Amino acid sequence: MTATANRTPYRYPILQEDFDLAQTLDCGQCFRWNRQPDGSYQGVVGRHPVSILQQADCLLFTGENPDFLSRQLPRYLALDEDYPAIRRHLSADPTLQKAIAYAPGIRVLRQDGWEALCSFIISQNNNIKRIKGIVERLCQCFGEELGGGAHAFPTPQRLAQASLEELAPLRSGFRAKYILDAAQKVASGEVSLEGLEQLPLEEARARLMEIKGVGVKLADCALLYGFGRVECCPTDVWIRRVLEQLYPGGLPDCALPYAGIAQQYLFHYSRTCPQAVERT
DNA sequence: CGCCAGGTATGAT
DNA sequence: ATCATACATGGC
Repeated sequence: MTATANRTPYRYPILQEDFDLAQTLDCGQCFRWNRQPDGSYQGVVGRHPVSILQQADCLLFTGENPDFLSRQLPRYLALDEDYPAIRRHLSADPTLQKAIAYAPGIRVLRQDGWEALCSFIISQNNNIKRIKGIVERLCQCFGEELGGGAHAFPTPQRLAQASLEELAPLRSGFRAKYILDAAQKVASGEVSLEGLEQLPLEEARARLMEIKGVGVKLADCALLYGFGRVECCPTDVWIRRVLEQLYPGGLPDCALPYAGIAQQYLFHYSRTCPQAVERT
């Protein structure tokens, strides 16, 4: 029995026909969704345990709060963005066109800023499988109980009260001290996450990098996934390879306003189809 | 068992 | 500035 069992789903018609839930939730941008045997995805968005199932022409949202399902969840999934237009824009570049054609259903989610920051702190020098395990234990140990065994992502205030020893069960290794530093600085207001959406990119990035263990890449991940900065392009080893081999002069101009979205298509393409990105 | 993982801090050239 | 190395833990 789970928190999302035995409820009438909210039916959300898919207007952008190429939207793909699995591509979106399994392309390495989020760490709290679990695919069920029936193909649905269970996760927690904010304080809401939800289940999502994609059908031919609609998404079925299941959860306790109908208002959240109908108003907030579509926004989380970026279903209010005109992706067909963005993709047409990016497809002016032939390589991007190929990467997009490979998984056109990807959307860059609008995640919570603190959750994105904290999750990507955990991601450094780590693999996705283990990142998900650590995030899961983090929520179990410190997140608000939401019923049915689900937990919210822990608040910075809660984590700021924890000690390094209390984080030991997470087995997050050397990242534990970074998690604590982030929680303490955010909770105290020393690093404010308010208004990060509007700040010039360099300033927003510099603010996040005041946290120990947060460099350019992690700051950019937080900005893209947690603060809606789609022009921001996190550059990890995979994207660095793509840039070196395919875009030595940087991304083409058509990609710049949506560099972060272009990055997500290229990331997924280069990881799941590496030979396509190798030098010929 | 050894190599590697959506990097960063640190100390050495 | 640029470069090498350590870092915790476990997936494969």
